[in-house]
Amino acid sequence: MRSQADGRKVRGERRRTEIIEATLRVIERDGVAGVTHRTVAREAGVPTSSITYHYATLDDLLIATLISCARDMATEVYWMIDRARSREGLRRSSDSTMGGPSAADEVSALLAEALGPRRGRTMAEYELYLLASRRPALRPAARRWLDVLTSMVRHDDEVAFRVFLAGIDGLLIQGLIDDEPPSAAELLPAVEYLLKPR
Amino acid sequence: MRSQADGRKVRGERRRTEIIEATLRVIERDGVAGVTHRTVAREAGVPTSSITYHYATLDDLLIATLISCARDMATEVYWMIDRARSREGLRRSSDSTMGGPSAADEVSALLAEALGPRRGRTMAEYELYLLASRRPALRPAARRWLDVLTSMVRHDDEVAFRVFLAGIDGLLIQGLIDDEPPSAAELLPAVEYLLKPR
DNA sequence: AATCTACCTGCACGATGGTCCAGGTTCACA
DNA sequence: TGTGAACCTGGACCATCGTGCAGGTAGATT
Repeated sequence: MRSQADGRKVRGERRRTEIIEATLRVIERDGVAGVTHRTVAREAGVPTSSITYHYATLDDLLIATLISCARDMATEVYWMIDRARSREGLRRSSDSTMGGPSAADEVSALLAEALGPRRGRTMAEYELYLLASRRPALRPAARRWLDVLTSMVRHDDEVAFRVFLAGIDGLLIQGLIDDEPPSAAELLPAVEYLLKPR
Repeated sequence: MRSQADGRKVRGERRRTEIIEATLRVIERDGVAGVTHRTVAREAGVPTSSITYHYATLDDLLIATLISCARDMATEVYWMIDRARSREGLRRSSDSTMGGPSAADEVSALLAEALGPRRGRTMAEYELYLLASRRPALRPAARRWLDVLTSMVRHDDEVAFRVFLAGIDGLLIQGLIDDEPPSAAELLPAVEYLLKPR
């Protein structure tokens, strides 16, 4: 009855997600330019025509990848903000200098990680993001993670939060063209300045 | 004698710059993915093999385009900063509210222009910029305009200026995925917040 | 005039790309 | 067990790509 149909569907979905994950790996390694039916198929270990079967066109595949990627990004940044906030709250309540990492420390560490070990992933995300600016079909997916983030801040903070996110974006993009990824310590001053209240 | 040889060389250089300009137009229209020997040749109105003759490989062509583009960007942002500064100086010296656009107005207008009429150009710049993060050969060219800009600020401003540039980058990139390019008025609050001194 | 050299181009080759489709397999259901 | 629909795949078609090269041209040199 249901279990069979679900098993069928689950298996179909599983292959789809495998393809998506393979696509993301290809983008991380070779960029969006390296995404072809054949490279993705080889990466996923599935026949070439399986890609065209599940995703009619390459654009569909990229859209699906971007959506999946956006979800990951949103949840990730969500937790980053959450942690930064609780630290900030702690810091304010206990007034002055105390042990433990500050919000700026936390954010700097995450940026350093995004530019170091997770560099490929960061590049992939911005490539997809930029691709969205060229193809309207991708824009809703690209906007989603921004919307998710902005929807969870108080309204009187909206501008400050938007500038904060813009600053993060800028620091990441500028960090991507460094030969050596910047350390958290090098990023700290900029992040501190960015977080400093007006 | 010299004049003849120079005339020859000038003509050669002229064709080269024509190819570069055509490449930039192609990137503005179709993105880096649309750059092929043939598309660029058609855009420039030259035979296909002329591209391979002047630029051994496509990478060389992209590098040359990025260098040319970086020079334009640097000079452009230079004047933006220059104007913003003089406005700021004027504003500080005459203390409070007065007629004329503020620095934030000026910057917002430029951002709105970059996201509106010059949208294609802005996309092209960021695509090249992101491409540089993947190909080390392009990085020096991509870093140049950042270096030019950071070299012309006083040292005690360095962090603030870097954050300012990062914020600009972020606002531009986020603005690129809007269906309707944001107006200067919409951008103004964020720019004002970004410019607000700590 | 003869020659040389740098400059340029048409053309074709091999590789790779997206896309399509006829046919095979699996599985719920009658 | 038969049947139909959903699922999947090997293989081929045609377009386009990067690249190399034989050959052509125009100005410089002798």
